[in-house]
Amino acid sequence: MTTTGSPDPAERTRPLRVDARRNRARLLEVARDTFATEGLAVPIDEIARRAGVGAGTVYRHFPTKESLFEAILLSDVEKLVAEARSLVDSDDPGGTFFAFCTRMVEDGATNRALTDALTGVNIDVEAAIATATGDLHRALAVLLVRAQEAGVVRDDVGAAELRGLLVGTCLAAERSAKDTAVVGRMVAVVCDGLRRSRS
Amino acid sequence: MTTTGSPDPAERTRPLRVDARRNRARLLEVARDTFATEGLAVPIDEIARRAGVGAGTVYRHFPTKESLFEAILLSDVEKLVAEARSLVDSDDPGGTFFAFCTRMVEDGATNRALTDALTGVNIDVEAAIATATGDLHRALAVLLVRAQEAGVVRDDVGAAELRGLLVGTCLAAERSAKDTAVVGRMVAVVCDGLRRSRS
Amino acid sequence: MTTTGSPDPAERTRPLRVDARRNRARLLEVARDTFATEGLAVPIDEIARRAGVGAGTVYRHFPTKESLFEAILLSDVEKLVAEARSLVDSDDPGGTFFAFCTRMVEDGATNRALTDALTGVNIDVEAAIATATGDLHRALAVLLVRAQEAGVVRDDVGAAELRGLLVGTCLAAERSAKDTAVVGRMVAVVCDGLRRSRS
Amino acid sequence: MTTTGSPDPAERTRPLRVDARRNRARLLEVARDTFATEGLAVPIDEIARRAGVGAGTVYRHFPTKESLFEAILLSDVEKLVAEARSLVDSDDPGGTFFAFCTRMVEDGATNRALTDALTGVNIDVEAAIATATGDLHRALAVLLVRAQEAGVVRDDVGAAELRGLLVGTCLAAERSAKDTAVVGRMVAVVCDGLRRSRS
DNA sequence: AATGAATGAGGTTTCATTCAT
DNA sequence: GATGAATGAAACCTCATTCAT
Repeated sequence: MTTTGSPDPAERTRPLRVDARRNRARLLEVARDTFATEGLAVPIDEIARRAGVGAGTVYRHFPTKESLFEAILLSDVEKLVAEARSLVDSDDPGGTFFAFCTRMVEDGATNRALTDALTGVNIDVEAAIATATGDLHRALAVLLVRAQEAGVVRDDVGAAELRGLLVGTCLAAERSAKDTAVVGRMVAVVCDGLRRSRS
Repeated sequence: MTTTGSPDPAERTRPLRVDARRNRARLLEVARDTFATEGLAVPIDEIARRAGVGAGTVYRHFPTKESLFEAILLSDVEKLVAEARSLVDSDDPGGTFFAFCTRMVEDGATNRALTDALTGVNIDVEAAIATATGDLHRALAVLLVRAQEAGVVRDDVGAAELRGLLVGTCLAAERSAKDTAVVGRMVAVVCDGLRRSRS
Repeated sequence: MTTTGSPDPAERTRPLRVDARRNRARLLEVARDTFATEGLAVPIDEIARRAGVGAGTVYRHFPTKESLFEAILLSDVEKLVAEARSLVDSDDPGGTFFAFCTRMVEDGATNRALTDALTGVNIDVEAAIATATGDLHRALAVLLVRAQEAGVVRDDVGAAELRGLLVGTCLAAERSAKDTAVVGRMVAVVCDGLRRSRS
Repeated sequence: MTTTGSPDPAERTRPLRVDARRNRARLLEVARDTFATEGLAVPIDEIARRAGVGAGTVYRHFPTKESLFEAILLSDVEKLVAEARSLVDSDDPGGTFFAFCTRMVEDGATNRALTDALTGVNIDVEAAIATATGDLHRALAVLLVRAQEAGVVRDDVGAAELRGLLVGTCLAAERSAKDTAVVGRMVAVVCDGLRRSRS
């Protein structure tokens, strides 16, 4: 017999089958788009329909609507964290910092779910997300401190303020996502506000 | 202006009876609190219960859950608009402008319903918010232009950018919870970003 | 205002409206029949349909399928208890005892739910049912003891055995309910077995 | 008899492969335990998991959940029938008869699935049980007639009554739980009731 | 032959809205 | 006008069964 007979669902030893992995990825992608477009109120059946699978398949991969949403957040945040970490050793901390902020808002402007991740509200945060969010916060803090040490960013803001400003701008950007020029000017205002006073 | 938030689109000839008016006011108040605390997902029955009336009474005053939410937004915005208009003739357009921005964010910071609304939970907000935003937009525009004419605010932002920044900061503040010091510094950053460059 | 505004659903002060009471009674009746005929697997929608009401109405009266089942048990057991108690002062304890046993099995033969009540299994018993079941057990015990004191029933059986035998016979009777002659002979066997040995 | 419990109605030309046969036996065993413990509502997936096989394997052996349950009943009854047949030539038909009755109740006392089955939970039992009962009925009839011919059992009961009493007592025993002393006295009452009157 | 992912009908339950009282 | 019971569409989720791997 080839089966290990492992009774505990907690230990997912074997990787998913190829087709299952494909479905899972597709579901994540479709759900991200759908949530971003239609908001969280969209029924699971609709997501299943758009992904071309049965509703049961969604529930096989994500036992709860909430858990699906969490998975999206997780994957988004992990991407951001990776990006932030790769910028830590930049030669131009100030430029890097503002570029990252701009980038984040632009990403967030088309992705409603992302903004939620940055605050960790909206739904009870699971351990996995909590960890990821913590990572993001730390990564942001590092970028911020570097930029402050380089004398480019004012010293009276901390990671909390930065996070709030980015989240807020993302949220606002989402609302007026169609007009990228407006979003651009909003980001410019925030970045200027963050700059060290030229006194 | 023809929109008055009255439930019946037909001409309301007689004014509401005294008790009916009291009920309407109480409902608005209770609904605002409840939405702000519990989010938009709270059932109408719960609001009726808290207001001490039957569900039917809610529907007599507001033909739709959405219209109830609309009325709340409307009344909130009307208050803001009134405030903004009263500041139009200020002697200190710059100070007035920044004070108003700060005030708006602080007010908006404790309203869970707005978050839900902008996240698309349970109600189609576009429609609900449409009437309300027009007024606010115009009122903000007046304050902004005055401050720009006074040379205090940079000229490359318009009412759209301003509204986005303020709404965004409200949302972020609301989420990042109770730390008013953090919120204060966030507002400060935005205000500084809005200031005309001293170059 | 006429409303008391009582916020706690636990205190149901005012009696149900007339139509609501009618619906509740009808629902209980229909559900009892349906459960007895089709078993517990029948969907709530089917019960609603048979009662001529919407599914929501069922849930207004009984917030759970389980609670509906419980209500049925409760009403059945209460009827039995009343009957048993009314027989306590009989002049002929032996005859009364056997008559009651026969009656119970005959009732139970057409009512699947009843038999469950006698054991208190099948679903987690709520306090209300527990009380009622306790009452029934005590009432049975009284009848049994009287019949034993009258020298008609053997002394080596207690209320527990009696209950078991009645439940078992009910269950068996349900299965072959169509042939009342068979049921009659089954009851006769049990009653004879319960009789004091004519040694 | 044509019914053998083989899953495939088509002629099974080759015997099952060794591992397949092992799987089938293991499945029956696991399913019996699981149904007995958890009731008929347990999902097939759970049984597959406990047996250490995939769900598909269950369906290869038993084309329906119902047919799996049928097979279990069948195998249980076959054991009983075999036992009954082996007792046919006993020198002590009376003692043998009562011993068999006692044995049957004790065996049946720990089987939750039977309760569910007779309560109509999740499976249409009439069909499942139909094939099984015929055999048991005939086997019981033989034992009964022998005991009646030996003058030990009353003549006014037939196989139908006997089966009803035994099944009923099983069910009651199963529900009234673990107290074997109570069960013993219940059986004693039934047996005494079955005895020929010493009038 | 075995696996386990996919299916999708169907179950329970909620709640915005209507309507009899 | 107010009440709260009734409605029924639709949400979430389960699981018997099928089928690609």
